[in-house]
Amino acid sequence: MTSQQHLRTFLEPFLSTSTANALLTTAQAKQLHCQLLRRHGHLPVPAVLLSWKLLIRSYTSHDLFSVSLSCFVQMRRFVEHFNHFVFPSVVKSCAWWMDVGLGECVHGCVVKVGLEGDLYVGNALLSMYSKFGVLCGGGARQSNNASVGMDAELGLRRHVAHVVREKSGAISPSAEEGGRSDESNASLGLNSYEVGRSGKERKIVRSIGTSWFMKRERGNVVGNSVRKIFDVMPARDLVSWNTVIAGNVQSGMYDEALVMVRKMGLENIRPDAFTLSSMLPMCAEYADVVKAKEVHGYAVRHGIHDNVVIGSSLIDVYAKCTRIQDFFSVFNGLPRRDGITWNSMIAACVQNGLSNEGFEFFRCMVKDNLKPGPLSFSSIIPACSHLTSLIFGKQLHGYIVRTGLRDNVFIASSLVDMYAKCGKIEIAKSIFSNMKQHDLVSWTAIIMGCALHGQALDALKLFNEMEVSGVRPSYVSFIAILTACSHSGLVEEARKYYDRMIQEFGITPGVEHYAAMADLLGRAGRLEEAYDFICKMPAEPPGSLWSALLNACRIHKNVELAEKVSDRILAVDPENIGAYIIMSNIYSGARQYKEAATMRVSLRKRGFTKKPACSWIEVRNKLYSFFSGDKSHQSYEKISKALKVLYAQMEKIGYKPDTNEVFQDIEEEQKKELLLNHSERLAIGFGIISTPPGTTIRVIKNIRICMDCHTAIKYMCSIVAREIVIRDNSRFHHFKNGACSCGDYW
DNA sequence: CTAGGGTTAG
Repeated sequence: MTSQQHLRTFLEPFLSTSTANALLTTAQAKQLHCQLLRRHGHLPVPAVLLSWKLLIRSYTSHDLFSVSLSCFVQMRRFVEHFNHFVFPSVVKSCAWWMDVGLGECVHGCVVKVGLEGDLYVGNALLSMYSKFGVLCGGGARQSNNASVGMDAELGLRRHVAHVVREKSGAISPSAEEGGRSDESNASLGLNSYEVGRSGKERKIVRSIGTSWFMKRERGNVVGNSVRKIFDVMPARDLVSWNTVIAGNVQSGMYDEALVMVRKMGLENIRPDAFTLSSMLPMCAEYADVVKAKEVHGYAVRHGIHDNVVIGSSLIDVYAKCTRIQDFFSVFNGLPRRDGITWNSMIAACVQNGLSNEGFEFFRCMVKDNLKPGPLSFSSIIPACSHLTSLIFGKQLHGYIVRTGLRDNVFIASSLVDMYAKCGKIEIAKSIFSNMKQHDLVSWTAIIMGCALHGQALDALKLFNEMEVSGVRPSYVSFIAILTACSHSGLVEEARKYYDRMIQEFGITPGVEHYAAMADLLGRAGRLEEAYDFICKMPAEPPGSLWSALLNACRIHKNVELAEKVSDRILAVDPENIGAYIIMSNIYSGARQYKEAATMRVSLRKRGFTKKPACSWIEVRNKLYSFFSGDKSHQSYEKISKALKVLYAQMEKIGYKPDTNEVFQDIEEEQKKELLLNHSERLAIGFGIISTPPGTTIRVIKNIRICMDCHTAIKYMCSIVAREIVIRDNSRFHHFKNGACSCGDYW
């Protein structure tokens, strides 16, 4: 038999078609692997070479990177000279393990065999060192000494541990073959694994390192390696360019990436789908619509706009640029969708406030027989927070626990936020404390949760713990802690944090920080101070900032300052409806009914009408909404009757309606009537008559609850012996035993 | 041998 025939006979069972680019299934590979080891000495060299190559490539393409690597090691025990086609796969496996030491060994081997000029091998090495660059700190490019200087032996041991884990998980060759697992392990040569025999290859890399690309000072190891390999490559193709560009993007070196794209054009190499899909995330990060449109246009002109990867990236960029129309049309134009496309779409909707659409896409994804992954969950849960839909949130939480995803930091953080926003601060806290690792976002989420629930002391404690644990507070963390102080009137604490933010952390305060401070000072009655504080803002303060102060003027009945403030609001934002309404209310509160009327008239002239306040409540998984004074509600009669009985009892124990906050020039009796029909009372009334005793009643109100309602609810809950949780647009109020968690701090 | 998506924001 000739060696060609021999080769055919041996490989026949494993290959259905041509041998050139074929890949084996995992099972086939395992079989071939065992036979190869058994009959190695009896096979002709070409058959052996082809088999090893086939095995290594197949293992790699099935993500069995460790098996692929140990295969390489085994091969080197038997074969002196080998085909260069094995290297790309081997290098890819090293990259996947982020094993720098191992990668260097293999690189040394490449050099020793004299294959460093090969295009494919070179591209694979480029890609590998790019990935290591991300490991070494990306843009900062700090050296990760543990990995860079890692001993080959250490890499080896770590590797073997990985192999064992990989084997016990995804694949089980012994089970598929019905063989014994011991033998299978032995046949895979796991116990005799060694790459850099006597460290020889490593030395080669080291010695060429100084002159070639291995400058390891200042941690520039990887950036330089990639650069150098690229520069000295005898031949470069589109893949080489794409790899380097992607590497730059992933390390946050956007300018370098753009320069490369331009250079590439100068060398007459046309960007393709891979190039574009590396460029789009840059546009996304800078929310640069102009550049995104440019790339999109290029894709259309070159007929690659319906590529799934480009499609997903385009959806993402347009989402980050709040171009809702654009990302919908990209999505609708895609001929094919994969898991990532759906995730991008879910995230795109949720990030742009389209929570219901987000849910719709989530459901479509499941209907499309795609399993939602960790990214799907961390994208959709914020939609529950936004809709305050505890029921959806709980369902998702259950699913997450069942799929074993609860330890994902992204998901856990979004769950913490969701439970806090849905009024379940205790659950939020317990999820938080059960997290194995806390990062900046999860700390911030729980601090914000405490802030929303008026638990300022817990917020302060957590902020301190965060600092102790070495997490550096960010812009957002300070918004959270200032909000916490603001909701509990901790003026001095807030000032302390505000100053620390600027001096210690070098964070420039933004509108949100000013707003929190202004709100705090205003509520504490230090109106002039708040006014001065806002005036100190370097840029022209936006209307929203003044609105907080205007609201404080209303609470503290300071007409004079209110006029000053509203003038400033209308100067920057003449369309600010809220300002007219609050002003009108402030005037009527001061019995200046003429001025109040003027305000309302100018509102009407502009064609604005006041939207009635709305509250909603979830009962038995259904959402009910109530408008103030809406007598047409299906249950209005029943609710009204129940509330009347309740009010009678409340008055007996001391409730007196306080009509001060009814800002209309009408009779006292009418004022009382209006108060009694506030939307949250209707909602609570509905909650009382439609849920069993002992149930907590949760109501969301879209505007701030007034003082009289606050007082009334305290009486209510003490009579019906229920817990009542209300969220108005800034915070949660927990009513229990006739008291409120906010301590009546306004 | 090269590519895309996620959490916190009074």
